Parts: sequence; C-alpha cells; structure tokens
Amino acid sequence: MSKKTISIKFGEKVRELRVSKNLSQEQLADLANVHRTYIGMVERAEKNITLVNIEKISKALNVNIIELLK
Amino acid sequence: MSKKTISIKFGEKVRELRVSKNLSQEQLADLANVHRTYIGMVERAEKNITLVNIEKISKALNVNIIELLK
DNA sequence: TAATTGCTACCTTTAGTCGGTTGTAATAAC
DNA sequence: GTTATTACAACCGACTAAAGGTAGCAATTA
Repeated sequence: MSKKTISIKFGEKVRELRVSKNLSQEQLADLANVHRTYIGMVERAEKNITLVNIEKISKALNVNIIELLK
Repeated sequence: MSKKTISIKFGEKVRELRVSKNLSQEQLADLANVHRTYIGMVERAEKNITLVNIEKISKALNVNIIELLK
C-alpha cells in the first residue's frame, strides 16, 4: 500500500515521461504553454494541478491523460 | 470529433455516475468532503477542478480516477 | 410541499506567472 | 588542472488570476 499522494505520483510520471523524451523543463513548458517554473513545481508536487493543465501537459508529452494517472 | 472540453466531459461523467448510484449532489458532497454547491458547479463545468478534488470525488463515487477521464 | 438543484454573490486560499539568481555538472580549451 | 561556457533545475519573492469553499434564495421536479 503506497503512501504517495496523487500529486507526487503525478509529478513523478511527468518527469519520467519528460526525461524519456529528452525534453528540458523549459522545452516542455513551451510545448504546453505554461510557465517554465511551473513544470518544476508540478514535478516536485508543490502545486495541485488543475484538470485543464493536466490536459495541456499530456498533449505536450504526446500521451493520453490516463497515462499520467496510472 | 468532439468539441467538448475536458471539464464538460468530466462533469457529465460525474453526474452520470452519481445518478447511477442514486446519490444527490449533497450526498456525494458529504462523501467527498466538499460543499454541496461545489458538486453542482463541477457537474456544470463551472470550475476547473484540481487533481486533489478529482481524487476525492472518484473515491466518493467508488471508481478509479481513470473512469472519470475516459 | 418537500427534496433537489441552479444561480448569484461573496470571501479566502492557492494555482499559476514572471524575472531573476544560484548551484551543479558536463564539455571543451587554454 | 584551473578556467570559461553552456545547459539545466532548484529556489526566491512578488504578483495576478482563478480555484476552493460557503450562504441564501429562486427554480425545478417528484
């Protein structure tokens, strides 16, 4: 039974996919049209991301939203 | 190809599942520990819900988060 | 007419932006 | 083998926009 919060799991998944696609935080931010510092905050689970931004990031990473929540 | 935003699709799904389980907005709100009117706003896509509240509602509906985003 | 939902308005908290600085690690270069 | 140079991510306030959350009443429906 995992103690990891949903935000932590989500952030880890974003980082994993971003790195696997050889993107910097800034590059991903540009693709998703969010601020560069925001990607770092999401990956570190410092922010409680909204549904619209979850969708933006999933599109920027070229994966289905569901992949980010598995 | 659907023009429905992710928030609209999400709200419809919440309502569909809530009704199918014979819950009022208020009952679901109590289960999820959010306010009664908030559930209505989410179902009507008037709010851009955050990940933490998505999780609360999915647990209250007793479904996996993924079910709410399909 | 009782239960449920919608709508409006409001306040508090936090998501999300912005511009900058700092530390690190790798590469090359002299 | 110490010096740029480059790229990256963490961190830092300060700020703005929007989400979270509540209350009251109108409208709807069973």
